[in-house]
Amino acid sequence: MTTYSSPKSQLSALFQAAVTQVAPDLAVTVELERPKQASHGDFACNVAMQLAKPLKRNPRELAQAILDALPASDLVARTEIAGPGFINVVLHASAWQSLAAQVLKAGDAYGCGDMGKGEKIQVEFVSANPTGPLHVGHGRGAAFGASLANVLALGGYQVHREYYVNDAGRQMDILALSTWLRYLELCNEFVPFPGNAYQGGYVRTMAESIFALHGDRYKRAAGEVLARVPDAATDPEGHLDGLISNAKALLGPDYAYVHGAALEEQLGDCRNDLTEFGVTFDTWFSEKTLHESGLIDRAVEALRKQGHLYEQDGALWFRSTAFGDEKDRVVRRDNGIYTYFAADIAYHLNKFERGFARVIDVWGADHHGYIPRVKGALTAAGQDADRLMVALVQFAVLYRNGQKASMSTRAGEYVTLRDLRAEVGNDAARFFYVLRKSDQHLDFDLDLAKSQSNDNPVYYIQYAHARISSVLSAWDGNVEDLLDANTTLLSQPQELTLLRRLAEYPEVIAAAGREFSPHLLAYYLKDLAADLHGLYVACKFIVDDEELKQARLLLIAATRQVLRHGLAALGVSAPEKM
RNA sequence: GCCCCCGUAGCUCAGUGGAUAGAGCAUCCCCCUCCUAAGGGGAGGGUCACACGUUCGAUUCGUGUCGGGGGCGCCA
Repeated sequence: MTTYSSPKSQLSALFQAAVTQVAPDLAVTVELERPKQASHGDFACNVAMQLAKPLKRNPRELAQAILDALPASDLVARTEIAGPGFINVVLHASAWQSLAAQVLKAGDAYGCGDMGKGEKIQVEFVSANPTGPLHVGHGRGAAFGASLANVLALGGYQVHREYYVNDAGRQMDILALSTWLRYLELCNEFVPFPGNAYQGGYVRTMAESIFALHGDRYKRAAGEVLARVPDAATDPEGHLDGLISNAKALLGPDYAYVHGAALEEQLGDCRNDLTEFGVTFDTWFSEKTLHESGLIDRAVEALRKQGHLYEQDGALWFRSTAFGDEKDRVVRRDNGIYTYFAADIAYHLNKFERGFARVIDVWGADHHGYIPRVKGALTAAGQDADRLMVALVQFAVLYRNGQKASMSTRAGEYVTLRDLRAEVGNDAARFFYVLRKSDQHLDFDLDLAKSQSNDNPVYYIQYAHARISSVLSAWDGNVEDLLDANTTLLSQPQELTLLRRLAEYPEVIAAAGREFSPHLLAYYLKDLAADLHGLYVACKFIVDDEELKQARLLLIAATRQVLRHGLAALGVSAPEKM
């Protein structure tokens, strides 16, 4: 990778040296900020004001002392002390001008950093129950998780993307039962379909394909299915559980077939959906394997040995209150079945055992209360729970005709991710999802997304890319030949603005990863596109002056590189033409 | 009751321990003989919910109040 030292980091080093000289006994890290006002220079430093108190000196006087100690450099054009003690710095234009060729030379390495130092890090996201199509809420987790994983990878982490498949447990049993009951209808055996079973049309579709493949092989009498089952009206959950246990008893080994067929179908659908959405995973981790491999037994046994478990009311409890949780949690129910929590303890221990220095879970915000117990269990098992970081993603609430739309999977009345993608397109959906901070509620107005799809900000950015491509193809030359262009000719305000913006890109990538905030990248790309459009209107690129032409083409070629790179990190395409 | 998120322009939302708080949309006024007008320039629009505290400095940090949204299972 091309080593590249930005104007900011170079200047920062100069200031650090000066401060060390002025205040050798104080460990101060110099912070440089980009002033909001252009008249305050390229960078402003507030270190004099920070040092004023501990050194008991006047901040403006201190600022002068720092400036006197600043090593000589051809980077700095001029400095000034302003206001209460700011040091404002203007760099020579050459500091920015040389950037264009550097970006192009570095190519896809430009923007990458070494913040992660090659550390192995896992991002687990989506992990939706495979009990039906992904809906728009899952879409947000997918877009966020994928973009986060991308910016972390660019930031120098070795990123592993994982989907946790909840293929064990009651929800899957309910799906298998729902499918079977629809199948029985095809066999003319009618069991009243429970209101709390999965209502979606996809369940009928699965039943039909089983019927098409196997005829009435799995047919059982409705009366047997309903035998000794609690009344649906007075005990709906008990009714459902009764049906499930009857299904298991009546089908015997065939139950596993129905269960497995439903799982395969839904998981495959989910995988295709995500792949089309540009979201892929290194591992699809099966919850069932945790049960079958004895990992859960082992995890529970480890906790028991350490004295963190106790029995009460026939169930086995984890004393999570000892680790800051508000109440203790059951790991094994009185019916002998492990809870989801028990599986999750084993799963997280397994993640740690796989050698990830850090593990990021992307969860829906409704799981926030779940964090203390998982971290508590990890601590109890002797692990460093701080290696687990949870990124909570608030709900994407769907609005249709100004009304909040229900997103209940069981009720089957929700908009799927697939529908959304078909309506607004993958690019707009990916971009729209990460245009909000993840911990902020996202109101997804379907009608607006549909009616205004052409006004979506994603097109504004893509248009900038297409415009550049259009110019470069009109020029019909080789971009590599531009690397030696005389960039000192880039002196228009719009050109310098664009160059400064390009310089920010590596910082934006780093911040987006560090703060789990891919939206910073989305906003940056909007700004970058705006700068490009501003330049486009102000300057002509293919001009008679050969030197100027080369310099300008170099600048926009570098801009295109960053646009393309940033859009790719967000999973958005960069079209050559629009 | 406890926990989480939010309160910034008419609307949707960024942003920041610093100097005169931004963008898009909407409204109004301008700019294509020219590499894509899906663009650009300009105008109007603000008690950064409120109070107190920390700080040289608070819209930003802390506490509290008010208001909006969401979550709190031997479900997963």
